[in-house]
Amino acid sequence: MDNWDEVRTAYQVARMGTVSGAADILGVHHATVIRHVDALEARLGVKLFQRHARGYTATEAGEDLCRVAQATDEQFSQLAGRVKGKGEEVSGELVVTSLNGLAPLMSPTLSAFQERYPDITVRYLTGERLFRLEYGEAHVAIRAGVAPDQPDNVVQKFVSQSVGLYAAQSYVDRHGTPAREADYAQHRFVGHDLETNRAPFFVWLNTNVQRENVVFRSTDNRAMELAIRAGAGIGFMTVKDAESHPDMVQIAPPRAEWSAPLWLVSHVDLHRTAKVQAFLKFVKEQAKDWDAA
Amino acid sequence: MDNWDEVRTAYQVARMGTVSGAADILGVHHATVIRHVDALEARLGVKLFQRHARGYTATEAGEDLCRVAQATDEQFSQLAGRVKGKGEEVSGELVVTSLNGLAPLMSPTLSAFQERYPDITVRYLTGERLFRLEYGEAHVAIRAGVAPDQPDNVVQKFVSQSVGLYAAQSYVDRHGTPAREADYAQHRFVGHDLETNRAPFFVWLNTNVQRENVVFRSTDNRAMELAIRAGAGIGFMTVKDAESHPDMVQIAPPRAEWSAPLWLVSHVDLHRTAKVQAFLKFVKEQAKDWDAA
DNA sequence: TGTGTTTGTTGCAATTTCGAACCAAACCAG
DNA sequence: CTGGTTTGGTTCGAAATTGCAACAAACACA
Repeated sequence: MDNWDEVRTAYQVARMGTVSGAADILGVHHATVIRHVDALEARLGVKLFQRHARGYTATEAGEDLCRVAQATDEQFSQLAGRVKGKGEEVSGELVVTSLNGLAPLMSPTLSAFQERYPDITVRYLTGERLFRLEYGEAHVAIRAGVAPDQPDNVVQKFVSQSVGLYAAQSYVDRHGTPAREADYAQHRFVGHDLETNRAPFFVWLNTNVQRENVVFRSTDNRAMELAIRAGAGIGFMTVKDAESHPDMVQIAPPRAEWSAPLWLVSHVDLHRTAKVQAFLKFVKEQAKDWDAA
Repeated sequence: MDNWDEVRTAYQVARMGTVSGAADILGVHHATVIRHVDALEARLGVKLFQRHARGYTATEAGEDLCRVAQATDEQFSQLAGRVKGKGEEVSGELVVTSLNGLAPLMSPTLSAFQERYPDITVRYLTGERLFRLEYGEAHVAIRAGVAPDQPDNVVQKFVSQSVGLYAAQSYVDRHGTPAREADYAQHRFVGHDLETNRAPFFVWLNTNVQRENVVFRSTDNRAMELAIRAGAGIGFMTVKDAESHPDMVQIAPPRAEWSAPLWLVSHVDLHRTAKVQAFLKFVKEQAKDWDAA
């Protein structure tokens, strides 16, 4: 059963009883209607209509088709209503992705967003691997570091978190605090395991601190944060994070060169939808009282 | 929601995940698939697919459409199966129409036909008004009299019932039997109320018997038969009818000029269908042991 | 009985749609 | 990292569909 349009045409003919009436509703010419019906009958090998001078009367087969097509028409109408609305209303799933490290930042925001739009189901996907917007894996991504420049992505500057050097009180008690940068050679640091990591503060660490002084290395931000708090060494934390732990001692105040800019990224196809727009607006509102650099 | 074909195209894209795959199944060029999807999205105002280098991924709206379209596809497939079969198998309704007078002849035949093809529902429409084949009111008509010559109708000679002049025993007891045609002037007759009736035996009656001798007139064949049997006068009956009533006395043997030829008429569109063919064959078989002239 | 309207049908021209070829990007395998 | 494969995207000429107009038949109404 190819060519669903011919079914639709035949349905209107059955409903109206005349070719002309069907043509009016369908917005096509009479001749087109006749040709559709003829083609459909030829393909099915069955007469669908009894032709007479006052119009077309459906045969049994035609009435059968009419019933099925009517159900289809209703289904499609409902579908159109649902789908059109879906573009305007803020409902369904909102899939947000980011790297692990941003979870403490995003979780409260996502929670508040869900509360603001109860019809939304929030899915927050995190992981070391980047969930890809271009495959439809997520609606919005929060990316850190250099400004992403993928063709189909809409990138907006979000916030730059102020990052400083901190150590736990227990570390300071044992090793003291470096007064100058030159003293860093006598201290222990917590850093990323991979030297290739391009986070600005890690780049700085690689160039300004001997690799052998980085005694605790991990690929996991959470593990690094816990290591710093446990006194394993001096490491980078956001000001906000550090302030929430009174045990932390600031070794060096935040610098612009350390700050990790965050980017809001959405796929161009979804960026204009009400759902994504609502989220972007909401999250930027929320971020106003976050650290800015 | 115009253009159901675009829905069908989008459905296959959602199912396959790629434009190329959908194009293969649909048997069209992949450019066509892209155009259909673009047009559908434009009309709905919603992105149905996330485009990326490895194919198309359905959005929420796209998945919704996919579900509806799948149901439609299944419905249409079933419909095609039903409708194609309907041309071959003998089932559904068989609508037969004739004038009132033929009811005693047809009823047993129709009953036997229904028994032979249990899937058939027989509808036997009788009445003074002619149910019209060209409007699809009936599949087969049994017509009497002159050979119908309508353009879209297939007409076959059926049987010619032998018609004779009969009277009830009670009438003969009181009035005797006319020896010659000249004696008809002294007898009472049963005939049709309308002189314009074109049945051959009534035409003969009008020319050969004085109108005032036709003392019982009716427009209903059944009423006339009952009148003859009640002794109201001499009248025409089929040989078969008369023989089934031992009370009847034959006044004149059947003549060719009295015989009422019957015609089997079917609409050209339905004549080739298995159902109509089965009925025509069956009814002609049954008629072999009827009166023939 | 005749005229006007409604209906379907057919031939021809215009528009739309479709398809082949080509391009670009991304993935995969060696 | 380089060539081959698969994917979507675009363009232009060709084919199919469509619309138009004229025609024919039948009905309705006067």
